[in-house]
Amino acid sequence: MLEFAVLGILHDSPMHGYQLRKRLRELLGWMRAISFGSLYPTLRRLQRAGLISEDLSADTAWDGTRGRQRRARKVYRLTAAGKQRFAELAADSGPAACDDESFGVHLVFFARTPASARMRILEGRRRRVEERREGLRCALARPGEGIDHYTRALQQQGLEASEHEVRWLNELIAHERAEQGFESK
Amino acid sequence: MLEFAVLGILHDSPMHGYQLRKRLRELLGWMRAISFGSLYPTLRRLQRAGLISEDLSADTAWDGTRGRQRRARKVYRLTAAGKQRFAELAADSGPAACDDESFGVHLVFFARTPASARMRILEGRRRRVEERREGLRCALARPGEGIDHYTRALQQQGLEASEHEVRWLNELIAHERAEQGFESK
DNA sequence: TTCGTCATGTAATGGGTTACATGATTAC
DNA sequence: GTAATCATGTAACCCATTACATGACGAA
Repeated sequence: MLEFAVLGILHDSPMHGYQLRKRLRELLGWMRAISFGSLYPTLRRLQRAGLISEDLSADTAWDGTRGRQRRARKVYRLTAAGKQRFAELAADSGPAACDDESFGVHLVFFARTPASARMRILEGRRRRVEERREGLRCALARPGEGIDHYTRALQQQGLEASEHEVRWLNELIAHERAEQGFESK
Repeated sequence: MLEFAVLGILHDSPMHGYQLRKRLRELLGWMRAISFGSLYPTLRRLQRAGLISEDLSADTAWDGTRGRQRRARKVYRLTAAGKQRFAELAADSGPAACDDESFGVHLVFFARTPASARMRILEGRRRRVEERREGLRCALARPGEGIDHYTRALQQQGLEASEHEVRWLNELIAHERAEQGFESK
């Protein structure tokens, strides 16, 4: 998850750790802010795996106006292997990709995801949410013993949220199809 | 989290592990199904901590009709210390209690949570969701570079979900207040 | 001079997962 | 007889967190 997000962000442009984290919260910060304690080890791991390269920033090491030295920053950039790995992860439309969090990350990088994979992911996510929706409909239909009104309220809210998300996904899917149709003309 | 959920369920009635897991998914399964690999170690831990007691089921060890022996099941029940611990956890309205998952678990056990704590938790959750909502409104207001239409769609969906949840929380809070007013008459 | 933010990292811990191992009971 | 479900557990692992440690730079 973090690996995928990091590769996705570096796909756009090289960046150093601190900057990366800011971009991370800008893009998916409202889902979760990630901590340095997991970011830096991840960067090191990716570097060791040859997916990103690390070099001390040359361009910003010196402040041109005053010739003062800034703290050296490590700038990470995607390698060819990293691009390939990103492509693999982005195209993965398995069950794991349909989790709340994971789906969000995938969607953020849709611009760099092939159209066919986008479709599979959207449909996989829709199926997932539909299942949750059906489960909740079922639970609400038969009252079941030991389910108090608070729990029912929570289930009701979950049901409405699911219904809303399915509608949203339907729109996205329709939009995708329209674009694909347009492109293949 | 698991600890809290287990204590909450055993608060109602003693149960063995397998049964506990079913109840767990019945109550909050649509958020996440927990695995035995984490349930059993948790039960052991709680037992060692003196929060639950474990005894081999006497009532079901023998099938009365045929005198056949079932596999011995360990039935867990809440101890006095366990009840106290549950009360502590249930009354905790700190930031951790306002997370998506944690809030759901708290709500499910609201029937065994004092009214004042219920109020604090609901308001804490509302504030949390309002913050997310404001963050998203802000993000959507200023387009920001490098935010494509997929990301924006996700943010828009997040915003609508937040707005919906705030309305839902407002209803719950109003309902709580009405009940409290009624009771104190 | 002190506070906030930039910047990078380590260590200990937590809270879960999957996969594996075992075996009885029930329904077809 | 064979598959599903009941029932309990262990071991290896994963991915993240918090707390800690360090230090430079800019602004008040």
